[in-house]
Amino acid sequence: MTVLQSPFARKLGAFVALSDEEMSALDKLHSRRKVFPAGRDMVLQGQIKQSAYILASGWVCSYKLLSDGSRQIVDFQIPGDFLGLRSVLFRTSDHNIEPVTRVEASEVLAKDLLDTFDKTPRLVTAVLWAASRDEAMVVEHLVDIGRRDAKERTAHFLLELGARLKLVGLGSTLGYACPLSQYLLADALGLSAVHVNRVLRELREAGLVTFQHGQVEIHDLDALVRLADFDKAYLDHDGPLLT
Amino acid sequence: MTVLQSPFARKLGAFVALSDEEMSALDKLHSRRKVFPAGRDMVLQGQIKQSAYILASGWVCSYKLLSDGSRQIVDFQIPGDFLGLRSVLFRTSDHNIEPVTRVEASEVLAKDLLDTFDKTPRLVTAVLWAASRDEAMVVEHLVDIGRRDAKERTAHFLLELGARLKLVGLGSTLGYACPLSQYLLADALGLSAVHVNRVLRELREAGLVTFQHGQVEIHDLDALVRLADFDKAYLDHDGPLLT
DNA sequence: CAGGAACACTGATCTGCCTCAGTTACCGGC
DNA sequence: GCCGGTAACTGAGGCAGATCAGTGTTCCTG
Repeated sequence: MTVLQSPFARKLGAFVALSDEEMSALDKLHSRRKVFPAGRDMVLQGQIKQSAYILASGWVCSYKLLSDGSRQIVDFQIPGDFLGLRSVLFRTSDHNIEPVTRVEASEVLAKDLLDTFDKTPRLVTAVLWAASRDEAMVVEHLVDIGRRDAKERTAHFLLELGARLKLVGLGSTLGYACPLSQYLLADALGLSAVHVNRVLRELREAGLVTFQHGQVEIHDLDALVRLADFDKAYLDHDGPLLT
Repeated sequence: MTVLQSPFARKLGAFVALSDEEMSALDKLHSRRKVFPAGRDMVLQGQIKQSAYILASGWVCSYKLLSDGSRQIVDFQIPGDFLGLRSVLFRTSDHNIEPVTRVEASEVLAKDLLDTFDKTPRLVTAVLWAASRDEAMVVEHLVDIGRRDAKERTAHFLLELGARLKLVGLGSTLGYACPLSQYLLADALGLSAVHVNRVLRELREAGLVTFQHGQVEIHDLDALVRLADFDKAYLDHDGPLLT
């Protein structure tokens, strides 16, 4: 019997060659399909007993709120991404999750996840790999914010998003649809919305990228990669490590 | 037979209750003890077929180098920490690892690690948990650099280090030994060394912390926690999740 | 014991980005 | 067809933190 693979299963399968049994265990996690409207948080910082989710469609962002009211967006998740793993592993969530658009996602109860880990241990290794890839992205954002100026940072961010979307078939080297406002971009890049606006204008006037009307168009990929010092190695890999 | 637990085993055991068998599998990973002098990198960005290491004594830092020569330190590792997991999982390392002091560590070959994962699958869950905790720290650094000013950021950093060291018995709420130079601090905090110096002076003059002669002394913990908006929840947890 | 390498520390100047305070454009609702 | 909300966009002014160019101290080494 051939199973129609979810994007999530495809992603994990790229790292750990999965048996039919493991595949179907993965599919069972998809039984609780839910829909979330844009804007209303799915998970809140400090909440306990949270579920995890596998994103089927739409975009979400995970962010942290500071006591002074400002927020830092840690990352955006796109279809095929797993979110809220830490909320389950630590029993309480250390971040908020907000849908950027309308979102369809499969809820994965903590118990179901841990049971699945127990019964199909190779899946844990696969999830460990996925989590490490996520960590690599967070590290790259850290470098962005710590050592790249606003222009490089923005360029790097747009390139990373493009590369990720391309991997799940939602974009090409020419561009992609992007539902993020300049405010969201600002919160992710550690900049003010005003400055994001100016930087986007500069990038546009330099003929590198345009980001208008929910569409990112890459006009000079090479120059952009050079500006951002972008190396997509951390998103890719060379086929299954575990066979 | 009672096994003398390594700090690493103790850390994992706090999350997943480990059997004797799992414990001894963990101990086997400690067979290749190595010593590294301060300053010479243990792992280089882009290197393939790297080993992982379990830190027994000394401090190391993991950092990324940019093409313009500047660097961003992602995190420091202290005794009991596992390092280089991503280098193994992705076959090639995306960061450098430099010993800050003389370091004793157990080398864990990629093959041995994956074999151990295969034979004692519950250890994978434990490692997944440890990796998630590391990710939570990186996320906190991201927030530091993105949304906290230099003073808050420095305070937060010193508090986090203190909390981590306390967990492995290397410090108290009063202070701890810290072998980091102001240059290293600067590279970690996304600041210039000059500014780190000024910030440390301000914190000292405000009677909050002193960091002199390799010693951090916390004089007003409450005020420091308030300044930094520090919440140690992401470092802690409430006992084994898996029994 | 001179010479050099680290590291801590300082003052002066410059700048990237923030904040404030707007204007303009678009879209959906009544 | 106006009104309120949301997002893009702009100019002026201010400041946190960078950069530059040092000084002083300790410690190591030849």
